[in-house]
Amino acid sequence: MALRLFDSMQRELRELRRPDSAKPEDLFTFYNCGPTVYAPAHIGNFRTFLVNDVLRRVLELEFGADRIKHVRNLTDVDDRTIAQAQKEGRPLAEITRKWTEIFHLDCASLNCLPPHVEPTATGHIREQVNMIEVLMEKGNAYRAPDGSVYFKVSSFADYGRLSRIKERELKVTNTLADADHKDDLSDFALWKAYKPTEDGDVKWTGPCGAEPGRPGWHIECSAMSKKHLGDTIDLHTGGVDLLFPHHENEIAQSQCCNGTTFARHWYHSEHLLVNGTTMSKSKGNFFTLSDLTSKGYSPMAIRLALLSGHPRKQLNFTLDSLHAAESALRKLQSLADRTIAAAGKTTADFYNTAEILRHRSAPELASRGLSSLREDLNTPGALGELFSERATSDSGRDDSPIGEFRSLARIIHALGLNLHPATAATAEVPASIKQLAEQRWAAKAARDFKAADALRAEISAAGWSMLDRKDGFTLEPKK
RNA sequence: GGCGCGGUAGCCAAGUGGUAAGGCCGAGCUCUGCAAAAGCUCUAUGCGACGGUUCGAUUCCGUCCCGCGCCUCCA
Repeated sequence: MALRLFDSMQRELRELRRPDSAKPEDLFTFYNCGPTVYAPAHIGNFRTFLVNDVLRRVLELEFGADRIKHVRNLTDVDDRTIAQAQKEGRPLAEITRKWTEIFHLDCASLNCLPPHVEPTATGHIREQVNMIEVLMEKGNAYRAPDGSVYFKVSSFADYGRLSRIKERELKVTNTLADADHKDDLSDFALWKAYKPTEDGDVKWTGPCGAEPGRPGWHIECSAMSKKHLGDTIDLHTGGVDLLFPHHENEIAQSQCCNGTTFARHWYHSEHLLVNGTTMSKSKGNFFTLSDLTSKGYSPMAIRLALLSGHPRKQLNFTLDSLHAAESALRKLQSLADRTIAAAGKTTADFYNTAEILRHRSAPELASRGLSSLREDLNTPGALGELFSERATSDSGRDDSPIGEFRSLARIIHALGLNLHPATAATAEVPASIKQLAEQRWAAKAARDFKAADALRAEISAAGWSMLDRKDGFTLEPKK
């Protein structure tokens, strides 16, 4: 069965290109627009990164981990990063480094695989300048009076094909744009000339014939994908908001510069809403990961909640959905524990990625929701099949304990759920509570239930829950 | 105004031209001194409204109502 994904350009499900198995150097190239590092990413941003993480995992299962090259950039110079640095009175690099580190920590706690390459805009100034120079030479770009460089939209006949926006519509609606230096309202900046009052000390030598300054936002992705993945990439992804203008502009720049198709396949994931409206920094209606973890929600529940809607449909985020995810997660963990025990395996075996990938085409694995993932990344469909333990139409499924084990390990891996997070972070049980618990356990063993209940009430009053098992007890901070 | 997406049980959410997956919540049961946890079972004659096509429509077509997104800050 093929791996199909909706293509925003052609507006239909299309099979993803399979690398040529005869040529080990032939890789599936995948570029995902990353975050702008000037503030914490919110969980709406993470929805997109999570969807891309599942996509990456499914691609690895489909084509082999060594056949994928995944690039996700960091935008570390643009209006917002510069504005933040100016506001704090600190160097740009200091601001972007700080938020990059936090982004990485958030990604790790959400169990996202790091991309193979994570290029930065400031690390690729030369490449961007080179592209701009080529575009100027070819007549697709021009120097404005202030020394900035703009892309001439009218020079690219295909402009607007991805977003279905026609040039004349742009001109009608775009009345607020800074037309001061442009030849045409729909033209966009490739290079922005330095402005001492706004830009602090952020400037680089510009393209030949332009003033010093900094690259525009769109050219960075064109330059970085060209450098790390070549002139034509297999798949380019991002949030729907990037369709226009960002991706439209990338296409214009790259195709005019390189003379070839920029991306074979475009994929856009939908927005996360909160209270029925888009979560965004400008609206101030967003949750960050730490907003939620500080309320006691686990990163895995957040991951599950964000994957519980179809990636190409808007998803309304609520705290209720996190409660539901926490409960569902416990159910999955219990299912995993039973499956692991039945197969005589360990949790380490369950998360053994090398082993999972080694068995990636084994027949018993062609079930349990993976087929939903293969069909346009239907994460809620996959979750449904996973819970119902219902084999899909694939025949030859192996229902033995070991087959079940591999099947479950594989879909859990594809969804990137870690059902057994390290417990090192759990709170230490105070000695006094421990002592009360021991006393209660002894009272219970002596069948003095009155004393046992009194002791549990005491433990409870101190903020702890005592849960009995056959062979002992567990103490947990009360929720 | 232009372009696009969606409306499925109390909440969330898949899916299909042939009679509604799953999760949460709730209820019952099993287990347990009692709890908790866990397991099992139950929970939409119904898929925004009205028309049309069809043997048959939640699924296709049309009209309408409601919600959301994009149209140079945005994942």
